[in-house]
Formats: sequence, structure tokens, C-alpha cells
Amino acid sequence: MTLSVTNTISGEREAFEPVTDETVLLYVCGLTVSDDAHLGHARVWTHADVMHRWLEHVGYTVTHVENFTDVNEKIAARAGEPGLGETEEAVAQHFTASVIADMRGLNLKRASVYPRVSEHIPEIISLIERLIDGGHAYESNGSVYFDVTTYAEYGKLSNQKLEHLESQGDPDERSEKRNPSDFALWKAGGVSPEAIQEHAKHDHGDDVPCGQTWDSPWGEGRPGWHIECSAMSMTHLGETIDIHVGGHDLVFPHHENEIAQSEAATGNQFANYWLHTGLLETKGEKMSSSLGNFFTVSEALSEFGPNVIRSFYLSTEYSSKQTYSVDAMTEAETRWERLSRAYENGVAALDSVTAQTKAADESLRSAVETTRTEFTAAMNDDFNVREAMAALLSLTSAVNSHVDSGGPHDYKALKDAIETIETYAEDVFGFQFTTPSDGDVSLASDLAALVLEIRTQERDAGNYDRADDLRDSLTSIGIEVQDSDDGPTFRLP
RNA sequence: GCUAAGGUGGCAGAGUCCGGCCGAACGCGGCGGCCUGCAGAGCCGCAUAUCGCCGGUUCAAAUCCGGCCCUUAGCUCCA
Repeated sequence: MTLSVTNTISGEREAFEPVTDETVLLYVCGLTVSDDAHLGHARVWTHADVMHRWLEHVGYTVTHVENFTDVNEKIAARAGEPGLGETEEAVAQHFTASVIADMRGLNLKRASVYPRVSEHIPEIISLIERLIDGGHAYESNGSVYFDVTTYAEYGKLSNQKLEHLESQGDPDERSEKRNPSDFALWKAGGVSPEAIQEHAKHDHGDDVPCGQTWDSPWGEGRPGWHIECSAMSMTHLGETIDIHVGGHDLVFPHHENEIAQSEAATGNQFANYWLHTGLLETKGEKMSSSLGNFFTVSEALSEFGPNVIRSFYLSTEYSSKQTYSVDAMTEAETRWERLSRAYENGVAALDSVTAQTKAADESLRSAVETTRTEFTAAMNDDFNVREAMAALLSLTSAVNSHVDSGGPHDYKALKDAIETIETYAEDVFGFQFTTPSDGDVSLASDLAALVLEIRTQERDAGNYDRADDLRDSLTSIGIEVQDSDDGPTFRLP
């Protein structure tokens, strides 16, 4: 059973074969740091994270590069806003820090490198020079454009034909271009005041900043949007990479242009597999910064926590669009609870028996096998996380049944089940089960246990009203109480 | 207009590439039972699907082919 993925460029599912046997070169199209990240961004990160984790699980070493676009007119437009700093760099640093904090909060595996555009200007310039030397780009009024007619396969990713495309770029740069679809590799001068005003979220007055500029063979200027990814990808991963991941809204023009400029420059295939994640929608339209209908990652983290957010994302395949709603989050929370409760029940049962226990529970044993087989098949089938999650959840029923039966436990089967859940839920899906050894958690556990002891005394004395009051009080601060034959148990929030 | 993805039960969402195991997964919600002092959790079970519409191919179609309708996205910055 090997991995197959749906490649946007062919539109078909293809067997995955990396350039080298051992390593997977993964590039994730990162964020423009002009605002706080929202749940749409985190969806891409999370799916890319699970892909990364699965590739490692099946034995590859993953070199994961995820860029930050820290040079952009929208960033420059926000300079001077309270708390963001006076320069484009300061604004970019502010939001980069907040995005990294979000990523930490979501328990994403760290990328190998997080390259910034501002740190790759020399590489960008030399790539542009290479394109000019090869006859694929031309200078015009201090700006440099890519000539789309020099790359015969232009449009192969998005299936667009040049004659059907409208002009790319700002109206004022069209007169400088040879063809309407040519796109800027380098833009002369700073950010235009019009662009600043268009993206500004506050009034800059007369003191309009113009963003950073760099010296180049064509004069002072700034890199175009698309060239950065090509330059950073090549710098850190080489001319041909295995997987390029990004949101579906980037297929055209961004990824199309990346392919054109990269392959025109090197003559080599830029990325072997293009994987695009479906967009997150709310109320029938996509969540986006420009529409202002977004829910930021940090808000979501404080309201739901990382596990519930993951549970939400993993209820749909990466390639499908997904709708955000309060109901969807509630269901995601319930699904996560189901998984974590079963895990905790299983662990508690396992801790209560010894390895010498011989009772055999064939149904649990076969459930473990089925889960392993089905989970693996699902993940290898284009990272079908919904199917994989279904396999994992079906194991929760088996574990709960086994624990509920109360009879002698099957130590080996239970241990296998717990390890299977840990491997898939934590290592592959990136969930984090609560561990009682955490300092605060440990103290809270002790306190909750103390209260429950008092409640048990009240119950034994028949003071049910008093006992229920104590239970309600615990519930109100998020501690769930559950009575069972073996006495009360509780779960911390 | 051009391009791409999608339309499956109350909700959400697999299955469609490789037609039969799909009398349609997993889950949420609903209903009933077990357990419980009660509740929750858990377990067991039940109900709800003309698989967008029309036609075709086939012994057999949610799955293949053709036409149509609708939704979302891209063609301007966007994950």
C-alpha cells in the first residue's frame, strides 16, 4: 500500500514517488504578514502538518519549508498604526511573531525553515537576471516583467488559455508590458501612495510611507509577488521539489506564475506534485482578510483550544471546501471528546491490570487490526483524514465496550489499542491528550479528587442534594463528574 | 464569458479515480433500552437517503457516457 495524491496539474490521483527515496521536499505557500492569521490560513497549515506527519510516519524524512511574505503593499499600508510600528519591517515583524505564536498554539510541527522575502533579495535578483539572460523577462521603466509568450506551457496548472485571460497587475503598469498577461518580477520604486490608500486601515494624512526598497541592476525597487516563492523554494529545496501545498485560491495566478518563471529559468520541473487545499467558508462565501468575515486563530484558540480546531479540520478532506459555523465547532468538540474519553478510559483500565492478565478479547484485538489497516489505507489514499478519523473513532467503541464489560481485561489487546490511538491521534493527527503530570493539571486533579471525596461522603450519608450541589459546582468550573461502579471519576477541562 | 471544484439522510460528510461487498461509512442531532439515587459518560438498538435533474451504456451505476439546472472558487490582493 503506497501513498497516492491528487495532483492539481494533472487533475488526477497519482502514485507518490519522491525525487529521492528517503526524503520529501515540501514547500507550503505561507502567509503575507499584514494581519493576524485566521481560521482559513490555519486550515492549510493543519492539513500540511498532517501530511508532514504522515510522511514521517511512513518513513520519510521531511524537509518542510514555509515562507513568510514580509514585503507587501498591504503591510506597508499599515505602518504607523498604533502598536504596529512605523515601518513596513516593524509591521511585518509584529504579525510574523503573532503568526508563529498561533502555529505554536496549534501544535504544528516546526518547519525546517521559515524563509522571509526580505532575507532573499539577492536570490530574487539573481533569479530575475537569469530569466532576463534567458530571454524570458525584460526591463521596462525600471521594472522587470516576465514574458508569458516565452514559456509555451503557461496555463498548464490552471488549464487557462492566454487568450481567455484578462490583464494581470495594476492598470498603470499595463502600458509597460509586452503582453497583458505578463507579470511583474521587479517593481520600480516604492509602494505607490494610491496602493497605500487603498489598503490602509487608517488615515495616513500627508505622511505616507512607501515601504522598503532595495537596490538592483534596474534601480531601486521591490520584488514582485510571485518571484519570492520560486527563489525561496530553490534556495532551500533545490530546483525540483516533491510537494507544493497551498490554498486553492492561489492556483491562478500565483502558482501558475511560479511554475512559469521557475521552469523557464531552470529548464527543470519546479514541483512534481501540486496539492491545493479547499477554502474555508462562512455563510456561503470564503473566509478572507479582504472580506472581513474572518475568525482569527488566536480567538479560536482561546475559545476552543487546539484539539477542537484540529478535530474540525480533520472532519473534511484537505481538498474539499469546508464551512465554518458554531454548530460545526460544537460537533468537532464532541468528536474530540469521544476520542479523548475513550483514550483516558482505556489508559485507566490498562493501569489497573497487569501484563500477566490472560483474558482474551477477540473483538478488541480484531478492532485494533481493522483500525490499523483502514487508517493506513485512508491516509495513503490522498490523505483522506475523514476516513482515517472514522477508523480511529470505531476503535473508541471497541475500547469503551471492553472497559465497560468490567470483566478481566485483555492486557495485550488494550495496550495495543492504546498505542494505536496514541500513534494515530497524537503522532499523525497532532492531537494532544492531557497528561496528569503537568504541574497545574496535577494540582487541579488533586483538588478535584478532594472535593469528590467529600461528595462521596455526602452521598453515602444519603445527602443527595448536597452531593449534587458539589457536582454542579465542579461542572460549572469545567470539571465533569461521572459516577461509575468503581466510584466517581472526573475530567478536567 | 473562460477555468476549477462540488451537489449523497435532520446536520455534517466518506464512498465516485478501479461499476457489483453501497440494502450507502464514521460522527453529530432525534427516539428507545441497559447502567445510575438522579445526571453525565458509556454500551446496545431504531428511524430518516427518489445518491441535483433528464437520458444513455451495462446482467449490474451514487460510481461510466451525454445534456441540463444550481452552488462555491479563480480570472484583481488572497491560504
